Amino acid sequence: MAPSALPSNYEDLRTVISTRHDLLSKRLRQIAEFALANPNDMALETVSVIAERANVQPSSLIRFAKAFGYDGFSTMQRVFRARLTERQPSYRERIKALKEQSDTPMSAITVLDRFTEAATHALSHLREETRPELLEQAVELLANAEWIHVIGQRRAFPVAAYLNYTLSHLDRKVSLIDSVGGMVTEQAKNISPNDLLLAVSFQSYAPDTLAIATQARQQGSKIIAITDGPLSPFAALSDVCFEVEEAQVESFRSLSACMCLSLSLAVCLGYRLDKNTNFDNLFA
Amino acid sequence: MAPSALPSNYEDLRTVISTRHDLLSKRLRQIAEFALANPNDMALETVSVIAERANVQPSSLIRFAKAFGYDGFSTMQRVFRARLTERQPSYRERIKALKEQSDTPMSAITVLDRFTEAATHALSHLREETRPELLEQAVELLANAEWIHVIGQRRAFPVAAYLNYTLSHLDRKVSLIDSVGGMVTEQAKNISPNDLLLAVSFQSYAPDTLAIATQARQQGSKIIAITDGPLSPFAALSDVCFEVEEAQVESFRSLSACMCLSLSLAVCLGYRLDKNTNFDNLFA
DNA sequence: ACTAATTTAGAAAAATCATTCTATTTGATC
DNA sequence: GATCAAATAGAATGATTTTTCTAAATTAGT
Repeated sequence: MAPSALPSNYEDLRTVISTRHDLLSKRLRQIAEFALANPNDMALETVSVIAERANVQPSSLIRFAKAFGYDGFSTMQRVFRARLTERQPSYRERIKALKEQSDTPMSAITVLDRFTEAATHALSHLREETRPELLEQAVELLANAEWIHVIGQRRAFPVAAYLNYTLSHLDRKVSLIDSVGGMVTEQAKNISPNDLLLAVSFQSYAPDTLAIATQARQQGSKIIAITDGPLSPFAALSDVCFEVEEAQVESFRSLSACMCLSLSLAVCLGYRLDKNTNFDNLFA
Repeated sequence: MAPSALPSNYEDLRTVISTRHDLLSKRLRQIAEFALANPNDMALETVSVIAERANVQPSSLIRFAKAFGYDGFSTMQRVFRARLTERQPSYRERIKALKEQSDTPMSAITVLDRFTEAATHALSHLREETRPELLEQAVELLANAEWIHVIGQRRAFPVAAYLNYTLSHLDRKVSLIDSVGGMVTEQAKNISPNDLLLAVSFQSYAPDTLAIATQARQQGSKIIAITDGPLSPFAALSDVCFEVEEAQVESFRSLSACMCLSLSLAVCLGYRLDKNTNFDNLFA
């Protein structure tokens, strides 16, 4: 009765359920239909809740699971649960794995291997986790700002410089607060309430950047932040906050994902400002 | 103590947790960090499993939930569970949906999708095409140089700035030729025959960078170039030349691969200089 | 350095939940 | 329509899980 190999991922389970659907008894067929139609319920609800929603007895659900070879409902439920998490293949764990194989001596090419791999993960994480609305809100703020001020210090500076570069190719007024000559405070004075501050900052959050953002917030300027997590002080300070989990091997963090996000932002803004723009000559 | 309205969706909960993070007691803060980093675990595992993974007592999790106004852990867990079902369709589904409505020119998220995809290709290209000897030669030159001068202009500047940042964390003498105050020529005069020039340049090769590289070559300084192809004038000028095929969508070129290479170079150099170095405090 | 207040750990209790079991129903076969 | 096998319902059970509670530990204030 039980199938040879019991399905351990959702796709397989789906197939098996569909295939055997016609051969099932009335009540089990009813459950099969419910399961395929409501995989979320199957994953998250308790036996009695699912039973109620599917109009069956709780015990039928156990019979259902056993009919497919599982030793109980909970075992089958794992498959439904895995479906909910497997679409983002646990970025954190893969990075952790990278860290753990660090006892092997590092040849030059190994280092490059590790970093390209880590960066690839960071990129796919960026792609999966960035909410479209966030991007659109950011683009809207960028489009409406009278003047855009970009700041980023230390490790964040290359990102800020890049944003400054790309944005200045669109017809927005942009200035980079680069603190040349120790003029941070003076440069920050130029930020007016109708302006936008584009702040890039990572742990351990440069005090200047934080101070300027705080000041900008107080006087009512808009703020877009590119930072490294929900616990960043910029998460609370900003109107739109991009949390970029950057590639990391041991204690070295890359900037690949940030650069990618920055370029994307600029290009989106380009489209937003003029949908017919021919960009061929920009970013030359 | 309890907040007025208790968050009923994940985004709100996240915000509340971030905001109150600093005010929480040690153990609760620990849980807050775990929760934000592992929302999947929070959604699907039992109290005791989560407690184990987060290295806290089960009862602490209940205290945590109550601290945020919920009447028990299960109530809070619902919020984490809801996140899994309200999730946006996965990346693949998103793209499929977008391709079908091909009249929509470029939505924000499509742009990001394209660029992350392109950057991923660029990274794997970088890994596959970079010859190990090239990296090792570069590291050797970097290790032996008396002084390292980094130059990059316009689009290449962020890469140069990043190299300057990472290299200056190792005990090498580095300076960035940033042409502040139009002092390019003056800054370039500091390059002596025992020094190394690390030049970053892409089409259409900034004249200043090219001029300085030429001059450096003539006086016998070593040159490492990061550039964009065999046809680059830097290919012939340099001792070691990295040809990075950068991610490109339409006419927009990213810098993800360059940033990755730069970091790798710096880390390799770190290992080369001192194989026992503890890097934990570098690149903070 | 001492006291009071808060926080935490861990075991014990309460609640919930999955599963089993048996009486009953359904449906097929002769 | 009688008989048997299979399927089902629903209560009872047993296991797991959440929550409570108290003693110990930590922290802050005087």
